[in-house]
Amino acid sequence: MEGTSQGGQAARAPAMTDVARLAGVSHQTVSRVLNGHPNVREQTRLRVRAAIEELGYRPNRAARTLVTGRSQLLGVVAPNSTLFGPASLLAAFELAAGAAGFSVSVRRVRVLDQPSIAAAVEHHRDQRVAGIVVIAPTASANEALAGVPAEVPVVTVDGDPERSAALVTVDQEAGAYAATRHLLAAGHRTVWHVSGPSDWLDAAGRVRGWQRALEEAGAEVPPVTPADWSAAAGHRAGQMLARMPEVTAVFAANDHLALGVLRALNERGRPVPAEVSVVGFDDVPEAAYFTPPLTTVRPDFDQVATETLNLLLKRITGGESGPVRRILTPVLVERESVTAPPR
Amino acid sequence: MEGTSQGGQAARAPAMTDVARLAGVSHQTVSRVLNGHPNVREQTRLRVRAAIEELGYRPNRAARTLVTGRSQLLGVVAPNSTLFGPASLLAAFELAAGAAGFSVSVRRVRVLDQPSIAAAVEHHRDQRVAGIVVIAPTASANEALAGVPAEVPVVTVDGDPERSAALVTVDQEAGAYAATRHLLAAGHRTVWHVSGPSDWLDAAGRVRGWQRALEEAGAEVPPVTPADWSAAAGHRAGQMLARMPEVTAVFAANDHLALGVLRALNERGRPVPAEVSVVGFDDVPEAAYFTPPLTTVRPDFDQVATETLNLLLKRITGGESGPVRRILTPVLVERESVTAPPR
DNA sequence: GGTCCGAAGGTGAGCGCTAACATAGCCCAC
DNA sequence: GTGGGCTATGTTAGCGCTCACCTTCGGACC
Repeated sequence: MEGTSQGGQAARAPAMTDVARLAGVSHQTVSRVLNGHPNVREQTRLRVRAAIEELGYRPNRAARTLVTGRSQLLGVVAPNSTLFGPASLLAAFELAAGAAGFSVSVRRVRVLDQPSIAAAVEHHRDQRVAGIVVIAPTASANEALAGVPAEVPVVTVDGDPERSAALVTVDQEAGAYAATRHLLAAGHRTVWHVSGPSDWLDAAGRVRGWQRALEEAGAEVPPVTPADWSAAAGHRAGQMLARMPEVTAVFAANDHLALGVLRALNERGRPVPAEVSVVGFDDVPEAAYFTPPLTTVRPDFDQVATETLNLLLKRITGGESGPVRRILTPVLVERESVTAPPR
Repeated sequence: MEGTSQGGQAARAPAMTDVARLAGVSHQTVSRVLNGHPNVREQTRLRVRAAIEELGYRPNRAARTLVTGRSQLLGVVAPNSTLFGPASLLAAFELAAGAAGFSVSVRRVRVLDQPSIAAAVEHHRDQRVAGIVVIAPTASANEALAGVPAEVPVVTVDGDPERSAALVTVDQEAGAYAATRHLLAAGHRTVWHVSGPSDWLDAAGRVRGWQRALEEAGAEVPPVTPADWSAAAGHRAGQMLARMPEVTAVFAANDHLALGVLRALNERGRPVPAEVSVVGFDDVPEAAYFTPPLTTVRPDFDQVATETLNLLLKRITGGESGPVRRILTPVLVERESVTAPPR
């Protein structure tokens, strides 16, 4: 055992110069190979690749970020919830971004108010993220976006079409309209609505669609039953509605609310759909196994995620910056919770 | 308008030297203030702070990462699912990490096999993350962890207690044991089990707990009904069980399976709990509104998240590296889906 | 009054990479 | 055969920070 240098050192990870030395080229050529530049001879490229392999070299992203001012990181600002919509959206986005070679840094905000969102966005900017996605389902969250400099690529999901420069969202109004029409078409004179939290844009859109459908049909517009997104709130709302004999059709702003409504109706001996028809929104995977299986409205969250990523990448690279919006229409999924009203 | 320098430039973001110049100190002193070093006069500190404020200076994390070799980023490897457990865990972890001043980079893996997990871990290492959390609910996912060098702080969640160096998990076996005991205590002669996917450690643990409870009670151990985690699979399993008159008690490996079972029993005219009692696992927020409200087992995902963060931070800073494990015991939540068997 | 010490702050190098420019070699046209 | 324009590669200068080391200065102590 000779006392060579390989002994005690903490074996610093190999850097570009190490690869260069082994391959007998300059570090710049290594950089060119790594970044797929043209003007590198095939033979050289192979030599560099081999050296990279041999040393187990991995480029240091921090160094690259420092010099370019841009990281391969995408920032996401998301509400601290496990609601099905945001959760599936996030998972799909993370998967798609990963496939596109980006990492996703998620910042959760406890409340969706202006300062919290702004702070989360600033945090991402500190990290030199390449772009930011803001899941901004409330009006106040959208206000926070006004303060972001235009050179930062931002895409809003579930945001305010009136405000955001780039936006991907589900057409809540169309979904609610379809749900309400469906109930009306089954013969109900009107449809009651259990809504989501009033400061959520999604909830507001669903109220609008419901109301428009009723008005167009010349049906009475009953008062909205306010709730949050939980089954518990749906249950409370359902207990009210179950007491009123004239209620024969309910459109709940999401499936969990609908579940609570279903439960309350069941408890009060009002069978669904025989006496009361119910429609939800979201099509959570369990909706088909509710009692009865729930007719609901399905947004395509995967598509929202991929559209969001595409839009963001376009802004990052192309610098396209017009007020683009992608609004995806959800589809009605018919199951067994809707039928004609009792005669 | 004098032709001064403030005109056309793209206004490079202020760096440490800019702050230093304005405050009349060296860049090093600015660094000391930023990092809370001692040996800075209060007056100087204030001057620097003011300069930072005035310029709107924000430190460049990439530069810091480059020189220190460590970022303020935590990497998470998570399965591509919207299952309630992982989703709540992730949300809680992101929130807690954010509060501790860390960003969280999430890498989703489509399948939980060895190469996928290994690739995701490597990806995080490329980013020089300070630590990594691996949500590794399958045996093969755990194998991938063997290849990770010991100097990288890694904490496993839902991993294999036999393998992982640092681990936080829920005591699946204890939860399943409690659920099964509860059914037995209600008077059932035995309990049938609808299990999760067999390669999931969680599922295996629940099978063990169920089996142990039966064996200890001297009850017959019926064959496991295999399923995945979905309500659809629960429904299929339930259709089998509903046909067998001797089935009076079912323990489902999670609440969504239980929902499917409930639905199947209902369809076959076997009322729950009058004829068949059912217990779930997870306590999803909707479980209280199933028909009937579901008795289930509740793990504390928030606590799993905070324990995971604490453990990870301890490894990052302290370098503590023994095979620490935190195993949290879930609690049984009694509702209305369990009663004595029909006589 | 000299010595030592610690507090407060400065200086210079370098982390690993990319961008911009410089250079060498080659082929082709005239 | 010489200039021009390629292509392939090297050289140099930072990006914005932290680390290791150095300097200065004001006392405490004998």
